[in-house]
Amino acid sequence: MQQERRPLGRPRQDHKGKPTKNIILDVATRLFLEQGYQVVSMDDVAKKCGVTKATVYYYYKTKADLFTDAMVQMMIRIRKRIFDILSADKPLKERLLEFAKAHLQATVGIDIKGFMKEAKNSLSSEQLQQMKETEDKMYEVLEQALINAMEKGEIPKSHPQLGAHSFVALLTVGNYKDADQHPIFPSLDEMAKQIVDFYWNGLGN
Amino acid sequence: MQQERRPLGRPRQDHKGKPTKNIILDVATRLFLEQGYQVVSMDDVAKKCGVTKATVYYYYKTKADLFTDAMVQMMIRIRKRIFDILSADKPLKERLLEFAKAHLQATVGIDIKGFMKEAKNSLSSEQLQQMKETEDKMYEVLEQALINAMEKGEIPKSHPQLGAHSFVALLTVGNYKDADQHPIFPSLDEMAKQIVDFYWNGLGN
Amino acid sequence: MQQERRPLGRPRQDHKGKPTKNIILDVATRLFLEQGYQVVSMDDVAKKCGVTKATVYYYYKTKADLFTDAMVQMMIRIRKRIFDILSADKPLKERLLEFAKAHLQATVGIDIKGFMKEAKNSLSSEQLQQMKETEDKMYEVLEQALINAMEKGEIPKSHPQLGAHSFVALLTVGNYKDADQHPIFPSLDEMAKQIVDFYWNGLGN
Amino acid sequence: MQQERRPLGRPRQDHKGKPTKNIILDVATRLFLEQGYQVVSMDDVAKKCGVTKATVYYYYKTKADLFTDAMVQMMIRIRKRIFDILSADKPLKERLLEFAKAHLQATVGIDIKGFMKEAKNSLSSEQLQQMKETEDKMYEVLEQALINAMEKGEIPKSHPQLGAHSFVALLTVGNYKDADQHPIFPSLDEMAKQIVDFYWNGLGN
DNA sequence: AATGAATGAGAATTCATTCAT
DNA sequence: TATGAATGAATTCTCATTCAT
Repeated sequence: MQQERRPLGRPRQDHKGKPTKNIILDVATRLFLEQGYQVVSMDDVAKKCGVTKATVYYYYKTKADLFTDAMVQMMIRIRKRIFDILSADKPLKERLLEFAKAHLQATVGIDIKGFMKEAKNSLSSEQLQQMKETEDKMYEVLEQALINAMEKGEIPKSHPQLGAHSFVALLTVGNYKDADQHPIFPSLDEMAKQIVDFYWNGLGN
Repeated sequence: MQQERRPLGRPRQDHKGKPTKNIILDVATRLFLEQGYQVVSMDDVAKKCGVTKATVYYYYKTKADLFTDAMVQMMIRIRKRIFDILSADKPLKERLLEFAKAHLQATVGIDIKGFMKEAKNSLSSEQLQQMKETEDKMYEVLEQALINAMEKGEIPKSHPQLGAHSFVALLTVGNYKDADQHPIFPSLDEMAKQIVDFYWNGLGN
Repeated sequence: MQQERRPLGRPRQDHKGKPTKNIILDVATRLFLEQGYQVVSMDDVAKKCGVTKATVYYYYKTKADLFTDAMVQMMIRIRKRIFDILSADKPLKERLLEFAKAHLQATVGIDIKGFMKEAKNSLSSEQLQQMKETEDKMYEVLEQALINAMEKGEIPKSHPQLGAHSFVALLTVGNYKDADQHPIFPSLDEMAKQIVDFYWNGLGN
Repeated sequence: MQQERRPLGRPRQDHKGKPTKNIILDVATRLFLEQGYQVVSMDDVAKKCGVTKATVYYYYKTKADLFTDAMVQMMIRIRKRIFDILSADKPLKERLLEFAKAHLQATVGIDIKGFMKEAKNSLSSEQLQQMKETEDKMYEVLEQALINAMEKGEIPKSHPQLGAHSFVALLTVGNYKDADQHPIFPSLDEMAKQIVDFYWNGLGN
């Protein structure tokens, strides 16, 4: 009697029947974020997905396409997350604090600039444009929240775009570690609080 | 009277008799900053220097060595520049404004983080450590200026490391351009002024 | 009636439909034996196979891998050949003579020692170990034949490992050519006979 | 008052005022024997000598020249040593035993064959010829000793060239180590005795 | 939908060799 | 006598990409 063949060893991550294209995109996103555009090879992506390179190419015509899609989708997700946090019915400062905490937790900074510089020569101008636009939309969510707060008189009127970018820039400080791997503040919560306080002053409150 | 001998044809990029090693380091620094570690090949560096790859290897055993040296020397130069600006006998806010203007002009952000991530896998831990330490020393100059200002009562006492990193982080905002290539403020001076104002508030003044 | 499609131009070296991997292994074996590990480049192998370097790397991750596989497979083949010759139902001396003739004909000495020394620094210890083990197994076949002969009283009892290695060592004499390219004996058969006679005496017969 | 400048650190190996050319030859010989022709670079030689590559080239026009000279000088030295041992006024078997012991001790086998194969493509035919001739002369010393012994009736008359080469070939067995690094006989003396006994039988005694 | 095989274009690195000083 | 600087040619290895199946 024929036994069911059972594959030996640890079965490769199942990904729960997610469509292959999604698996590839997710894996690629993670790898690109962790290691950068140039360092990650299509083969790396393929292997981590348990498929072959050719399969990756079946879904994405070029590495640049895969990268662009990965970054854009990621920014869209982040934008949603920001939007949700900032939509809550709470004082702005509290919402900003939550935003800060959420982002300091994410391993990934929203350091699009860096990624763009690295990939600049490899991406088509359409792709760069597309990424830029998605990035802008991300900032717009924060800008809008600031505008609303200004209108409600919650904060003094000032340049909302500057405000949005400043906030995100300040968040990067939270990821800093010195040569001995010590961050500026020992706990994430403390870090978030300090940054938001600083920012809040900066806004002129 | 014997004229100065002048070589015929396009003079081999003269670099004014600078020693080859320096030329290589300078060219490499520029290329790495513009394009990133992975993208720049040793051949690129060599060609821009008007020498062969082998010559580059004569002076630098590996690409990682060249990169590390380039980054370290650059950070040392920046540190000197910062030090000079901050040593002037003027109110802190004015010195910060000058600092801001100087750095917004430089093509180069002090975006070491990005470079380190990209090169992480290629550099030895000693090299990473060396870069980290040089980076730290850069920030220390700014920290010290803040500490002095706090002691003189020029600004409220607060966390100087946070202050230093925040300032540099805010400067990156000045390089932002949106999808249509518009910066946040049209002129560099305006940008610098706004950032410093924001920062000054953030410090609690 | 439609003819079999026949490709135009010089047919790509056909090698009788042998799988590419085998072609590469065979060609590599020959080249390594003829010229040594260091001298043979992956490009040499590729060209002789009518494929590109990248194809060679598709099948063998490194040159050391290719070399190890080539040597191991070769030793396995030799071992089989020795085994077949020594398994015949004839007096030992006759079998040894056949063995000797067979091996003097082969361009290849079983000079693993030399190969290992040359490649020592390039191979991983696992690879060296693997080669060593395969070499040992080769000698074991000869050893076993000697042991059997001792048990049957065909030759005096003595140290079989010494006997095995001595025989192979003596065979190398057959490849010697002096400065004028003269071998020690003009004919291969004579050479084999003399070596085996010498050896036979050495065994104490 | 000006102090004598004294170099810092460990003074580079002094080589006792031996002329530079000799130092280079000695170092080169050792390196080539240990690692093979291809693997040893002119820079390796230079560094081990404490001079620059250019200095090595000052004394030896090419690597092939250096190699040839190194090998030839070495073979001449070995030949002298063999000659001395074999000239003693003792029974041949004792002299052979001494020879065997001496050569099993030397790290270096007289494995000229291997070296020649490796360097074949790099040496000029004159160089190959020169090495071949020196090698032949080495064997002639042993041959002559066998001829003398035959004439004195110490051993049966047989083919002295075969005898000479067989002896040297058998000596290589002494360097064999199996996969577990065990030699065939634990002690060098035992090994030498067994080989000479075997050989002595082989000669027909 | 997925893949195995193949490749062209580079990339980093090495090295024998030359030459002006 | 010795060297520092420079190079051309090779070498190992990588990778995005293609294509027939």
